[in-house]
Amino acid sequence: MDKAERKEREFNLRRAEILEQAGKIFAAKGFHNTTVADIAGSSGFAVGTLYQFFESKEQLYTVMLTEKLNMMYARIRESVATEADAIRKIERLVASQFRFVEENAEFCSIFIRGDHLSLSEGSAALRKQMVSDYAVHVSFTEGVLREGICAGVLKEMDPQMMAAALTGIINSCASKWLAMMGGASLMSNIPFVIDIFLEGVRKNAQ
Amino acid sequence: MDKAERKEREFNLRRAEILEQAGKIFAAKGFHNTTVADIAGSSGFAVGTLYQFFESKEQLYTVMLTEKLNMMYARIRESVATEADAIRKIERLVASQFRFVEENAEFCSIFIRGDHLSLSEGSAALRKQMVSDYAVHVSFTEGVLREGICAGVLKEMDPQMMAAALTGIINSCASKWLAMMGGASLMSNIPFVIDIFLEGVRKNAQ
Amino acid sequence: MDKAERKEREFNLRRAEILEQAGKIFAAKGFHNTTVADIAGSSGFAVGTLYQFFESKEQLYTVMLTEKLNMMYARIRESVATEADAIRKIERLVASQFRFVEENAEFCSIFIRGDHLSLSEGSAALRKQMVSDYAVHVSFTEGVLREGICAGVLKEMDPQMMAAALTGIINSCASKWLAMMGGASLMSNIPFVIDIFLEGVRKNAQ
Amino acid sequence: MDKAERKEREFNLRRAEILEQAGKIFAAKGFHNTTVADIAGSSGFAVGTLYQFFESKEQLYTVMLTEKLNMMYARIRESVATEADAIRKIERLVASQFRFVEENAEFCSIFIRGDHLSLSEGSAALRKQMVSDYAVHVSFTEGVLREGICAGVLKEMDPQMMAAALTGIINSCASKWLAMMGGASLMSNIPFVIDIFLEGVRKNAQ
DNA sequence: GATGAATGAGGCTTCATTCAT
DNA sequence: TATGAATGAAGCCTCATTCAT
Repeated sequence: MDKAERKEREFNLRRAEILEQAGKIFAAKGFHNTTVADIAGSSGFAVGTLYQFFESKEQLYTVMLTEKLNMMYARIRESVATEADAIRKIERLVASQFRFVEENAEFCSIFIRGDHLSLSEGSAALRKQMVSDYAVHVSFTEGVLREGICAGVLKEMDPQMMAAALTGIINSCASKWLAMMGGASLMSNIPFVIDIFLEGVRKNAQ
Repeated sequence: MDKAERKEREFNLRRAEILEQAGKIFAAKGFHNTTVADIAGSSGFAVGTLYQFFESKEQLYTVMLTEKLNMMYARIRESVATEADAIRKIERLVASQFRFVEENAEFCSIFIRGDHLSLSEGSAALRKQMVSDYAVHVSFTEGVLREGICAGVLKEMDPQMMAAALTGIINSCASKWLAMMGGASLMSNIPFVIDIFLEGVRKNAQ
Repeated sequence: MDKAERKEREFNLRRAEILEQAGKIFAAKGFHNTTVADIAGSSGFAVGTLYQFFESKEQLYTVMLTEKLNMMYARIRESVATEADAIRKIERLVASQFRFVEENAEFCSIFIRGDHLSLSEGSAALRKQMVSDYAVHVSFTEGVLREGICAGVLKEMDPQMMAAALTGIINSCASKWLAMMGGASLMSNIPFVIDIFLEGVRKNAQ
Repeated sequence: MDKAERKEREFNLRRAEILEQAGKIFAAKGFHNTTVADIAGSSGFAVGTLYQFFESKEQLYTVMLTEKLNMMYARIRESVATEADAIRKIERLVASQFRFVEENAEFCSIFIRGDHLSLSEGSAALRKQMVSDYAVHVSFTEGVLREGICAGVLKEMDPQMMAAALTGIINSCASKWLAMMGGASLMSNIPFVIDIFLEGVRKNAQ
């Protein structure tokens, strides 16, 4: 019988709903200013019910963060993978990140607020996982840039440094957009980001 | 008599000592995981005494943040002001920011942990002040870049965007350095930052 | 049809299984540190199912206690009844109690831990039952001793006091054995208990 | 100045008051059915205040138990020490224990209820201390009996067994008295206890 | 002015019990 | 009838803030 299957689907739906609401509230108020009762209330469950899905407030927070981030990482990798040209890969990198930010503005504002990582010592394992996931993503970005160097279209610079610069520009634009939260689409900044990153801002002497 | 004067000097010394210690502890443990007793203990005062210098834990936190940041902003402006050449001004901007990070690594790690701004609604005024101070600093950066444009050495791009990119690169490098906290001096990255920002990473066709 | 009969037998088997497991867990962890889920888990039933056999956790606990104790009381009475001699009756009293302790060590350790009776006010009736059962048992012991007095083999003391002393010696030995849980059989202490109770510890002057 | 001294005296007074009240409530309702708020309320302090005197509810409980018990042990030892005759030492042992029970009836009923030892695993150290204190007391009792044997007034039996019997008789009488809580003084039972313990209950054949 | 003990609201978590399936 | 997910009351403990000394 597929009763178990339905059960599991139900379970995942509820879990997702909790994560969804938790994401919104954590983003709005920060980890410490959000109470478990807040999340229970807005996700339509009783407090005790949350503890059938997550071990603790911290675990709920970290799972929410980790799952969303991994979704973003996956999308970026996927988007970049379907492109062969090195320069276009960089464009895809920027574009997919910007798209994620636009589609998950609420969630992303957590990183502006930045209470990620101010967790207690208790959840060291969870934190390590996040740091490690991030490291993998950075490596991926470096890899893309390294390809560009090998292909002869990028300068022979330290790819770690290039990755840091690219990441910085992307994050800075995203933060700016999130802070203002109005006006033009973030995607419209892509050409600008690519242009600065590739060509710099100095006016070429004639 | 200058008794009042001595009093005030004493007062300011104590206050500074508290801010100093508070900065260290907040940086190490985050805002919410730091107790007022922690700060009292390590600054050598009684808990009650702190409340004669600061209205609340939040105010103490925000004042500490604001004063340090304004010190940084001031240094940057000062350093940039003594230079006439537009390109060199940008260098000074980067250099003075990097120097501040190196000299205040502990404090700056607050921004990686990022609990700045996860304050309660109560201290809206204090928060506004910080946001406003930051806006002034961004304007200043834009101003420097605008000068470069006017002087004809920078491309005629939106200075807001250029400022965002420059800020992003600087912050990203600083974060990377703070996260690793070892190896080469952050200052040694200046040429790289300037190079990427001005010239980009694309290899010039021969 | 005897369907109803089978039903009832089934019902009693399940009930007994639950009581059996509950006894083990309560003995091991105490009343308050044992959860209904613990008992459900180890008896192979769902939590909800337990509530078809017992009204509440407290009732389950008390029923378990009462049934076991009544079994013990019954065995003691039975064993004593088949003996005519007053002194031998006392021996049987001690022996059957010791045998029960040896055969139900886990259960009996509840009384060392002693959470019996730390029940809430809610179950006053259940508690009264236990106290009353115990009173009956004490009366029985007194009766045995009274017989000894009437038969002229025991001193003419208050049988209540004598019963208290005998009970105290028995319990103390049993507790000691349960606490150490190793070495010699508890039964091997019978002659000693009888000897002290009957003859005392003072050395007879020559 | 003796300000610190006064402070400490005050501290100890408050601490004692809390222990006093806690003893009453724990005795009346048991460990698990007593809330920290109960104790705070009846001792006239705020909940938080209790935590300046004791680390946790469990520690408060164990300290209360340990201090009272050690007081009892000390009194018994003291009372016995001032007597030379072996038989009289035993009398003193019984008498001082009975006196303590009479004077601390409320407290002692904890041991009838018996939630001592049903503490969580957390306070293993505290529990060990209690068990160890009890072992010392048992050794002391054995020692007294051993002296009697050496002096030739007690039979040459295993002193451990004799101690168990004596302890059992004492506890049983005390429990009986506590359970009824009325009527004659517990002390009036001393001659009886001594008589049974020394001479037994068998009627001497003429 | 300085102190630090007292306060008590509020947070996280547990678990006996219910009830829809 | 059996199930076990959902419930939410209640408990322990923390800590920013106050105030009597």
